[in-house]
Amino acid sequence: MATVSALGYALLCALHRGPLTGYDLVQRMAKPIGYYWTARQSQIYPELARLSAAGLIEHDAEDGPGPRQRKTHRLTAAGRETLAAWLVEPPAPRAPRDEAVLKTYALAAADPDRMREFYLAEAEAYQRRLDDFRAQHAELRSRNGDDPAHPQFGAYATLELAVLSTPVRIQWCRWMAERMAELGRRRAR
Amino acid sequence: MATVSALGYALLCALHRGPLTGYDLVQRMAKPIGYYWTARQSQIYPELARLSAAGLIEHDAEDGPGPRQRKTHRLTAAGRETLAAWLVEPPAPRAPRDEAVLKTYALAAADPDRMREFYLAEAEAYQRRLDDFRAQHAELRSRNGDDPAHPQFGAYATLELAVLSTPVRIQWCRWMAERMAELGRRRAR
DNA sequence: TGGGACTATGTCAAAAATGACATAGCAATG
DNA sequence: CATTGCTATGTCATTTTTGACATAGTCCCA
Repeated sequence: MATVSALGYALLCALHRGPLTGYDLVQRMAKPIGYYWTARQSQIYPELARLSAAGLIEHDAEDGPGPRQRKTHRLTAAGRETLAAWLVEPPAPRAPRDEAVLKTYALAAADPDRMREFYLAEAEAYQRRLDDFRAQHAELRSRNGDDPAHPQFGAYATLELAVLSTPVRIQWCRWMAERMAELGRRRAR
Repeated sequence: MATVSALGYALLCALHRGPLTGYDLVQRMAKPIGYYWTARQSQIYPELARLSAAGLIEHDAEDGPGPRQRKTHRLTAAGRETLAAWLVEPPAPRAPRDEAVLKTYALAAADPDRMREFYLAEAEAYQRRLDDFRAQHAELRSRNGDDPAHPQFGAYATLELAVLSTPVRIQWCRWMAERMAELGRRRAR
């Protein structure tokens, strides 16, 4: 049994609803799946070759725009089984690398007024993302994506989490901005 | 100006409140800072050497337990300045790699009953982490860490976010488990 | 008709991260 | 008195990820 990397599983996940080209996968790793798992094309193409060698995906080819052939990849029966087995396994606890929180830990080393601006900018950035999430969430719901039996329910559920958790983050950023303002006023006296 | 990696800044952050040995940093990257930034010792020791070469940290040495000297690292004035300048800069948007959410995207490829167990296990794991967060949060508050002027306020603020956002995650996991149960019942009919 | 964006596939070097190995004193536990 | 765990520092090979380069057809807009 060939061992599959996390990236490999991410590609199998992306392919679970139907065939896609490498280019399609690059797009998905940027936008919908990219919210919780990303990869560059320089990772994706070699990984597709590995999955293919392991017999988990297959493709057919036709003439494409560039000098190479356009390949449409799909899961094999083995790929679908491997994916299904992995899905139900408890995830290995991963490191959540959050730069804004890291900066918060050391915030005493920076100027409170500058940090206040930092948190306000963060809040705005998350607000824009939230608007995006809400739009997609509503769009999917209008097409019955909120039905657990609907093939898009998985995508809907990831947006549900985004729509629930992003406001908490915004709230925290605003709270931080308030604390920094308070500290600035106290320092000024 | 030597460019500093994200890991380098993480170490500068960890050192902002006072000198630490490499071993101390390894511990911090596992427990308090590790909740939002992690690194293994095999990364930390070489990075300390780089920061030292760049003049951002310095150390004094005494005889230690093993065959090598024990070194206590602290920020230099240049290190403190570099850190302060970095803190107020808006973070480069990072990929949040969340395996459980990735699995959710492809959940249609798995058995609903097994997925229900998956989300219940996730909820429990997050509940345990929340208990831990709440204990540390309360502990810091009891020592005035909730005062923005207190040197520990940065650490307190990171826990504040954890205490706010983890319940949302647990709620979502339970909601997912419910959806999976519903789907299982429907499939059974 | 020229320039830019989009489709599409890949390679390469470099940097970052992981997991395992290596060394050694000191303290506690059984 | 042997084993285990903790302090403490480092190396090494391998894997993963990043960022840049390379190629080429089509479509759209000015």
